[in-house]
Amino acid sequence: MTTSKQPRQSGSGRGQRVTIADIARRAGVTPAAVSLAVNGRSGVSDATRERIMAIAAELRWEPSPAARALAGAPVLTVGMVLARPAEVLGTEAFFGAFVAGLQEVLSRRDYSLQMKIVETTDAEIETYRRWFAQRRVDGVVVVDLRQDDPRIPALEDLGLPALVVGGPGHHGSLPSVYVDDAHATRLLVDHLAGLGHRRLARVAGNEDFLHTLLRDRAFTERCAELGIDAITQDAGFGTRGAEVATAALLARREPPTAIVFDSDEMALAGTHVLEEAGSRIPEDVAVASYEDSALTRTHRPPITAIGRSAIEYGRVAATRLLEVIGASRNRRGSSAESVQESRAIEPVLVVRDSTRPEGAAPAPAVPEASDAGLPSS
Amino acid sequence: MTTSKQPRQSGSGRGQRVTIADIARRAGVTPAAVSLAVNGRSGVSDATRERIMAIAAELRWEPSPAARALAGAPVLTVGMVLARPAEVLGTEAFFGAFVAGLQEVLSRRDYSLQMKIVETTDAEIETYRRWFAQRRVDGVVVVDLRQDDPRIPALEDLGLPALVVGGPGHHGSLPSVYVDDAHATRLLVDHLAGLGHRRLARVAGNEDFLHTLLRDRAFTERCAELGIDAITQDAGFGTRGAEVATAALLARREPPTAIVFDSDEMALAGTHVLEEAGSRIPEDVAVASYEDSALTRTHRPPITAIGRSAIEYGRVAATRLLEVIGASRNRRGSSAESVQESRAIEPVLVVRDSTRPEGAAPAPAVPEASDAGLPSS
DNA sequence: CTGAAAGCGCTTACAG
DNA sequence: CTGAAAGCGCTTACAG
Repeated sequence: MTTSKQPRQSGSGRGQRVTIADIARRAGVTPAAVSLAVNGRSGVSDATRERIMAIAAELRWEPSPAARALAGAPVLTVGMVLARPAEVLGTEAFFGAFVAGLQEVLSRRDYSLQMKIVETTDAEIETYRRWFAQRRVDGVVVVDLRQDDPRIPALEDLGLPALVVGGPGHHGSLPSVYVDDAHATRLLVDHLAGLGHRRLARVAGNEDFLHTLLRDRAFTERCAELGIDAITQDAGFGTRGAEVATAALLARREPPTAIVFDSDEMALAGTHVLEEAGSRIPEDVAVASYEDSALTRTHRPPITAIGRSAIEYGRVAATRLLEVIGASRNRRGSSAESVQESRAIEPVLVVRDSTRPEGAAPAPAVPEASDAGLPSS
Repeated sequence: MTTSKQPRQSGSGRGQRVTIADIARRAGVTPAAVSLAVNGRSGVSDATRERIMAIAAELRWEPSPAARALAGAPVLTVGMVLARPAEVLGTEAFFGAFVAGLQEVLSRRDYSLQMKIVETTDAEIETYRRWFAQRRVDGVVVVDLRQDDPRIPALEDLGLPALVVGGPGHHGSLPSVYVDDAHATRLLVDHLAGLGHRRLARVAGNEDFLHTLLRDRAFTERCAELGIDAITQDAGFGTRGAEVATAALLARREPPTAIVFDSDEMALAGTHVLEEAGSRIPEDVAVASYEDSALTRTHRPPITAIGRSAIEYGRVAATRLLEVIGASRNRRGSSAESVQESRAIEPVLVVRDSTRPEGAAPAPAVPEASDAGLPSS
């Protein structure tokens, strides 16, 4: 339907809006009956329910979220606060895609996402406190999990339904979804070791983040198990750090023959440094990334990466949070167990030319499809 | 302050929340007086106002957005709906940064941003209709402006405050902010012509968008004025189209010596095709982009681009929308003129090595700073 | 299965 | 400058 053909709203907004009282009058019932009917609750006969619904549709009634919220119903909004410089949203491909995945699931359930960018973790916690006090959101999704994260006890205290993105561990009694970083690390190390590499380096992102620590640990452990050299080079935030770190690796007496970067952007930045130094990829040095995106796919050579689809990650997180919110509303002591349970997303390795010896056949294991559904156990 | 040290909320949310009635009781006034005081309106003496504010703070009172909205106050939320595949959010660096800019200004004014992703333009319009009917938002920002855009009359009909991102023109009576694409085009063409190029090509994005049309027109016109060849190659959405388009350009009897891409991602994709074909940049073919980002900066060679900072764009849009919302609340016939006025953002050209002849000195005109404030006339 | 009532927390005229 | 009241549009017990 073309909206320009729709009948104009009478009064153009100002003035009388349609309420359940109007519907009730027309249907010859009380407003309470209308409420029961439109919310699909028992208490009205099927016949009256249908009549009420028809009238509601005819009158183009829209429920008032404010009135519903004031009367105690859920506000149908979930929140997410980012304690990061605003630039990151634009820079890190992960966030955009993650948000898109969240939105997709939330929209379908008539929920909306409210976002806020703040400067510090204290400000983030204060935002949760206010959102909760104002009943602005039904729940929140928490990202950028850290060790001993102060947000966890704060949220536990508040009792605001929350889903933690990150783990395993360090999320207290809150439910979480996470990609198994130790597993991802093993996939990468094993792949490179299988190609004959004996000196691996990892260019590591922000060391405050839990996943950085988990990767550090797994990287060192796995390399030790396989009896190969492991170099971890800290790069901090952003592409600049990755460039410096890569240069530092090249300057070593014995440079690594393969480098794994913590993000797609870091991998690109590092690759450029390698190329400028005359290193060929993958002949002189193999390159892989913990983060997949359009960038790794489009690059020449295409870069081998862990395919945790950020969109799918967002979808899983949203689904999980809605479960948590639902459970917290129906808590008749029916157990919080199932709610607190965490969910792991299995990482898969997408092998591309940046680690593929010239002329080798494409690895058949994983199709190149950009958004193949990841298994969510 | 560390939040874990904060006193726990009594009752942990369930049960009694602090209301203006509580404050009124403690202060020995009526709830109405409290309302006036906390909202900074006249009607209470300074002494009582101060006393009330102190008590509110002490009781950690938080206003109820639902109650306020129900009583007719603004809901302090603006909406943005994207009728695009969810992937775009993650793929296009522009959107993430634009949203970050929006957030920054909105947060400061205690507004929040509500986003929704839909499939079609009709669904987008339907969303506006519902948001308006439900009083869910105080206003909306409209992106991806097209020619004869059906959203414009729909929003005009509704009377929902809206800010259009795009133009000039084609936004009806709604206010808009836009980057002057004709101007940007002239900057690019003049720069390349000044370097001696006589055969320019433009790899054009989605032709549905108004800015694509404006660029098409300006590109052809300017090249004609300068007496040089202009080739416009349509590429549609995404990187794949840019690759095909670039290959097509290379296959011409007389390939262009310079190519301008409609986005940073397209420029990268095209560049890779050029390099694979053995073209050196900028020696064999110069490359430039209408869109700047971390990608163009990090690439080797760094890519010349139009520096419309997406973050700044978002900031300007948010500021403008809040003005519009404010004006629509105070409309005492005080004129909608100042409200409808559009605002142009001046494009600047950031020259980098992708168009710079080997050995040439860096162009001094524009500093490389990533987020230098753009002049907003 | 239905009806009448109270209440959610605020704002806004309207009298004093 | 202050007080008492009505009303925003719902939902939720609580009687019939």
